[in-house]
Amino acid sequence: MENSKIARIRSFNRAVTRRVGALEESYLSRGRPLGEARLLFEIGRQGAALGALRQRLGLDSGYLSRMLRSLEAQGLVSVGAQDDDARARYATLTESGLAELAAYDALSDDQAQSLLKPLSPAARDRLVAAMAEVERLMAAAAVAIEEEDPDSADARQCLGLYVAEVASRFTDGFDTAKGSTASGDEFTRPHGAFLLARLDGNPVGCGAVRLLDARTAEIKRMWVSPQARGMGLAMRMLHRLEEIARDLGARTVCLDTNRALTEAQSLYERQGYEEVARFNDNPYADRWYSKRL
Amino acid sequence: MENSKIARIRSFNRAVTRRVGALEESYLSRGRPLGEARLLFEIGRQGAALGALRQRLGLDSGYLSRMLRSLEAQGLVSVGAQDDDARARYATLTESGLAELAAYDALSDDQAQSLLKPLSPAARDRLVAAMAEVERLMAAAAVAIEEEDPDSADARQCLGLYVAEVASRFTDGFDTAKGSTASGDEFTRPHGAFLLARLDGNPVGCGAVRLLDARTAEIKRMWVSPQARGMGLAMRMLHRLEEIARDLGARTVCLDTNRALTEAQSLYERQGYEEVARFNDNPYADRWYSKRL
DNA sequence: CCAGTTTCCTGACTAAGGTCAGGCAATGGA
DNA sequence: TCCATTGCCTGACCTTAGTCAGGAAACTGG
Repeated sequence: MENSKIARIRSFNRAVTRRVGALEESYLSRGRPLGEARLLFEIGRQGAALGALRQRLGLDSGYLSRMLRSLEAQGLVSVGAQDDDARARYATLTESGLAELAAYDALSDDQAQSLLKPLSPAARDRLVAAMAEVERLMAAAAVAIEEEDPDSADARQCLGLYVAEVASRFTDGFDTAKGSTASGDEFTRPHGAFLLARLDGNPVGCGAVRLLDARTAEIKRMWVSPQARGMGLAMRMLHRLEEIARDLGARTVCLDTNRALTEAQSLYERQGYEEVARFNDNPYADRWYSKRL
Repeated sequence: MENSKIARIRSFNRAVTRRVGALEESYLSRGRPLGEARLLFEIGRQGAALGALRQRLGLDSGYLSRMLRSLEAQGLVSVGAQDDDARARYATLTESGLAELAAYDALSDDQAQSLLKPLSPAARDRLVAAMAEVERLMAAAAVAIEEEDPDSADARQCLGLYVAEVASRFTDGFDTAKGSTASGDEFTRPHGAFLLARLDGNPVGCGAVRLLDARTAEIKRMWVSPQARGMGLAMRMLHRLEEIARDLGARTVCLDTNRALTEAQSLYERQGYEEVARFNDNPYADRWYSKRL
């Protein structure tokens, strides 16, 4: 990790912090504390439950309550009961609250415009592209991969998306019964493990490994959500799974894949996997790979 | 200005704001309010005059004074009189202040490291490159070009740097006497104008225009500081000078240049200038350009 | 229907950030 | 020499942000 890179990042942070400071000033230029402005923003056009607001903004319940009273007094939001639970409450913007939100939106747009205006068209394109790249890579760095119970709600959600995608991409379709999705405890220690990747708490990918015998592990269920692709996440996942395989005592990892999943194949080949003969009877597999650890 | 670009910028701002929030938390993890930490940082290893601190951090004089007292009480800074003006005071870090600053530095480094660590080497390079691009282009957008008295201190500074650079690049050297640096009021209205480009208050470039006759203007003294090159600043400057020339009544602008200044020539040609015959006796010029407005 | 939990509200309190007016000492120009 | 200005300090005051404890109402499982 060269020092020049770290210096670059710190310099970027400083430069951007100053800009962000300007952005916060623009929020304050409407004469409302930042906290209230953020709350208004978070309630949004469709409203929000107080519990959700508390969680998203990380607010104390008392503090949130008081800010909502203040916004109510200004006539910007109205807080009513929720249908399903009379304890829970739901905040929505009033007519003037929506107008205020629109005003904040316009301010943000102006700010963005003023950043583009002095630049030449070519420079504008470059700025926007570089911002997209920074955002994307910072998101990639923020993805956390952790072991997880394969029966947890998030794990099931990921596996469901995985199956749906596989089904849509296989030319012959995909039948969950045949595709051996039954799990039991094969993907939990000591037989195997299940990894879940999260970005800001939301699952964005998964992968599993299990022992076929004491010295051989099999990698399965590798999936990355479409929004998180192109960030090198699959590679990180693969490395973590190999690490676990080694930890479980395996000397060799193997896996199967389908010719429709081209990115997967090129990943495996880049990571040193070599094609081998069929080693299982998975009806949906048509390529088999193996790698010594 | 497409909406997609504005949306991109706003999304970038949001994403980065969250990161910056994390950064501020790391500042607070040393149990000192953010304001004091920033002040410590701004005083830096070489110390700083209180007036400069007030300006850089945008602080009220009373507030700054109190924070300095607090840092003094913690034994981190010492504030002494300045040599040249006994009213003004100068803050420096004590031994333990320097240690504290080093601790903050280490924290920032760790933060930057943790951003790079999850990424592949290729992704790290891309992130750092994209950050540099964003920083550079945001700086370019923050450059303000304004008309200025060519005798002001900042203008003189820029002209001095311009002359120094020209002298170092011309194969035969450059003699200010022969190079017609005498100005009088030729670069002030209504005979002409002088533009100064500033980035965060610091001059980073200049350019001048004057009328040769009622219908012809000449552009002179175009210079961009080396740190601000490659941002399209010269082009903006040129456009502004042409605008002023039009405003002064000119139908044609002309200029001379030296073959050593290759970037300048390609800029002029890109902007529609055509090479013409020698129209003055500037001993340092060997190319002459002209453009109809 | 009762006990325990959840959801929100209220009051009391604290720290941090920030502003304003006045004052003192040093400075500099008339 | 005098007076306006500059640079800093101090006291008084205010808002914003945030925490904590307790309480009322609604809900849930037994």
